[in-house]
Amino acid sequence: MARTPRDVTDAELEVLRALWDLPEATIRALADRVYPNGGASEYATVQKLLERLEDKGHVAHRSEGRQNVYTARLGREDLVALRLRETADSLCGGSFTPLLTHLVSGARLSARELRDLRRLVDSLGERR
Amino acid sequence: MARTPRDVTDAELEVLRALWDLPEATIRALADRVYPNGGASEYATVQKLLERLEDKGHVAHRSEGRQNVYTARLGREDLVALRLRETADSLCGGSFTPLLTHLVSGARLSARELRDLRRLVDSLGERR
DNA sequence: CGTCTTCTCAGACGTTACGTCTGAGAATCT
DNA sequence: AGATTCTCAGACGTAACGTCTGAGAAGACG
Repeated sequence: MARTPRDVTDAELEVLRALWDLPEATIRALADRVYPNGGASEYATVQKLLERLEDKGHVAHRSEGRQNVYTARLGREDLVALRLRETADSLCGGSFTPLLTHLVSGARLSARELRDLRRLVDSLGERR
Repeated sequence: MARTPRDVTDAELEVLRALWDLPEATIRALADRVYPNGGASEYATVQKLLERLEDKGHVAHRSEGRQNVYTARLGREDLVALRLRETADSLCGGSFTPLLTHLVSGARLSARELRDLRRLVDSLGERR
């Protein structure tokens, strides 16, 4: 059994979150946000996490003047999609329907959520 | 950042899968299924994986005669639910709706799946 | 100019998870 | 009795992960 590394780890997610709030951010800005009043080592930690995120293709950077500006290539929705596909693949033979039926029947949706959902389904049905 | 162990790891899932197919199984039966023609060490591996799964509360065993019979306490659907909740919590502030809208709009559902889904939603709506 | 700060880049370190395996002892079979 | 098969407890190596250190380049500013 080979061990599969996680798509995004806990600490990496923290940085990603910061990047989602600050769409164009320097390492310092992210470090300040993730580790308020953190020192040089925390800065370096964020730096390393960004490097690993970049290796995975989840963030990109361009160098602007002297410093690097990072942007997220992986949005929150993308990560949601990724996670959903992972569970569908590993647990439902790749099909999304089990997830759907679980969510619809199991999760207790508010009346509002239910109405929105119905509207969404209806709009989808009509479109073809 | 504390590192959170995975709910079910890759190798553990393999054993769980076997347990889902063989609802009451001895270690040997599981080992034979997970590692066809595996020897003593593979047997011990399955044993250890079961032990860890039991620590997490995902399987239980009773001793039947000389040997232990294992059963899954965590079903496939439970694990699906767990995974869904995890992603909802870590990415959607605990709400399921983003998952739903993503699945409904993003995943390309077949006409049949769509019809089933609509029926499901409708039945839910009428019930209150 | 020289020093001080702030950045980047490269790599190391310690802990834990995870998959695997070994060994000892008890029970059962033949 | 001896071989087999089980259980239980623990060890081992590798990789992941979070963190940190050090060296060097580039501005800032007296």
